[in-house]
Amino acid sequence: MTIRDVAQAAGVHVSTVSRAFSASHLVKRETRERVLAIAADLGYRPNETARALTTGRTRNLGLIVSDIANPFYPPLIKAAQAYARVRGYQVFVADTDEDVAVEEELIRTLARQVDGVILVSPRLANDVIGRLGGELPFVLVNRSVAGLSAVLMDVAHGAALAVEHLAGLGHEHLALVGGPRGSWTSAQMRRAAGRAAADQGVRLDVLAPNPPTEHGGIVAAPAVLETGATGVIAYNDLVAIGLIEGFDDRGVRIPRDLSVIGVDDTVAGRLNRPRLTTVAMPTAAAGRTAVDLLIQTVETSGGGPATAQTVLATSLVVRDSTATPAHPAG
Amino acid sequence: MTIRDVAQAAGVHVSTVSRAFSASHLVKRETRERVLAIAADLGYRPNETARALTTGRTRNLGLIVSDIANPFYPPLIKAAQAYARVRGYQVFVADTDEDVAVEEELIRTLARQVDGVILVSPRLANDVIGRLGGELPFVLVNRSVAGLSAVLMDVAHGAALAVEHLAGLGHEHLALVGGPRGSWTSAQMRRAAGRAAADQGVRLDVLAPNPPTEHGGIVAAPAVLETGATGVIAYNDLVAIGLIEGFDDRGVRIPRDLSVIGVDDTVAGRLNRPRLTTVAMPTAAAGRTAVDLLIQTVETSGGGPATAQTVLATSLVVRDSTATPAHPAG
DNA sequence: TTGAAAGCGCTAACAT
DNA sequence: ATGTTAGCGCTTTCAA
Repeated sequence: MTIRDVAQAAGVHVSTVSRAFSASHLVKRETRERVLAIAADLGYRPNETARALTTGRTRNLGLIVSDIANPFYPPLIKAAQAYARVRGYQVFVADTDEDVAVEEELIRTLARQVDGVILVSPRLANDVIGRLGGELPFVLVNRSVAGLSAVLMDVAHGAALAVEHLAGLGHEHLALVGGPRGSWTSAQMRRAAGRAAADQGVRLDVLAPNPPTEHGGIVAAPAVLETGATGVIAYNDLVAIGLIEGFDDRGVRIPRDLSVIGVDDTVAGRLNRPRLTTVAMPTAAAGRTAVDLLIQTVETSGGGPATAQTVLATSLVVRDSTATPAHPAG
Repeated sequence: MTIRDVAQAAGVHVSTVSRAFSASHLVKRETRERVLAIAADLGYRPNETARALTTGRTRNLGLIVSDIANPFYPPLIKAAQAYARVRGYQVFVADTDEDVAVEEELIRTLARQVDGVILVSPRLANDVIGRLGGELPFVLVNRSVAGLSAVLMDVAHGAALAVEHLAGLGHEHLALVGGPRGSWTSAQMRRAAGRAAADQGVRLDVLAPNPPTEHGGIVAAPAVLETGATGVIAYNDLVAIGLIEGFDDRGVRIPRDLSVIGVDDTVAGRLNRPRLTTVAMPTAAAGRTAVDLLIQTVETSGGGPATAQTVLATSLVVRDSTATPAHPAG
């Protein structure tokens, strides 16, 4: 079922059918309606692949994340994909498994088959991202690179809130369990938490890098204990949950002996016992916003690469993993 | 950077370049190596869109699930996508939001841009799936339709294990909280649980349909209580977690007052307190197997639609949400 | 407002 | 073993 069949059935030229679908104002109203009706009858749908070849636009988007199974991502993927569909785009989802080489290769592979790519929490170096960004429209999420559009979540503010919460509870010695090398979020947290700790007059020890996983948290637990901190801020909920497990193995109870704060506000943190105090990240909104920004970039080919940065607010969700320190540290 | 540039640079015809990439045995070894080297130098990559137009093969796969945010899916999506990439395929991921109309529309939209589609836990009627399956290669997961390839998880066995576990603990009155209308898994569970209950000589009440979500569980809790059952098997972990919340709101404690079993073995169930006893589903294996089956179907254009059904084993993971009944029911 | 024709980048007969 | 040529299904000038 091609455009030719429809043209023949409607008694018009293929170019008229083409216009009926893609430039409806260029064809007489009744012709268009007749063509469309016949097309619907025949079950004709324009072949997107052929369209892509002539127009250079695929109406496909790429969404590259580091780990689909990390509960931080599913809500973002879901929202991005749903919103893209509403806008007439399909999305390729790909997972780098936290591997920088895979990340770059994925981008190159996808490059030709998509109109643009959303990179969530990329681990690639700034210059590499910048260079690739010159070849293909990008929207970054959780990463800021000069000249590229980005959707940022205000994790700096979130980290500050976390420090203030802990300090307000009476904790005088905190530890920050950072994320993987190359993580912009981790760097932001570190800076903001450091500043907030200074403001509050509390001590802050930083432990990094760590894998952004539950296992990463379990492994980091002993080192955290060694610092003597009574309040801990983890890179994300998964790490926080891992830390709590690690502490538990050593007889350290949360929040009795230690307070722990996660980041992301995933289901995992909500289900965990004790329920996790965490910095809420607006992941679904980030997914939608990223798609919106990307489509805008792609469809505004005329105006040059209009880059935009959107910052989404974060907040602190206080639950059961934080409390007043039992043995005020010195 | 097109095939023509490479041809020119290498001093050969475009068809030779084409063959160097896609039918290497048809070109002299040294020519091929020279062409490939020059192509690499120039950063040339075959345009998949153009390829698709001539060959009719896109090297893209569609993966349609009902809810990306349901923790059952991410491991499956991750595995499917990773394995597809190894085999040289990219995957579109789409979410139906449990809406049958969206499901069908998604399939039609994707049809032209992919070589085949993996439908996970589809809610569409058998005849609709059968008809669509005639237009496009399908692999079903968690659903069996005559004439179509499928990857099944032996949830019937899992449900039987759950019933036996509960009966073995001394529960004499069970309830099964089923899933949504159209769910093959739910039907399988119902049948198998019914049979197992009869075998064990215990009573089984069935409550269905229910949304496959935490909220669905919360809402179903009172009805479960009314049955007087002391052991409950839920459609999935999410529903089980919701039930436990609902029970908790009514002062019913798990596993003291009631035993609850989930299905899927998601992180959610593992993190929940009490940690959930659950039927483990091999989701990652299912994702890989589905991709393997689909690619096999697609690449064996000659042999006709060789349909295959693979059944993956399930097992019972006993954790803390099940125990001996406190007040043996009559 | 519509038709004609060229061409997007590539593959696949068909020649040589 | 390599070159020639005709499309794949569509869009988009250019004419009429």
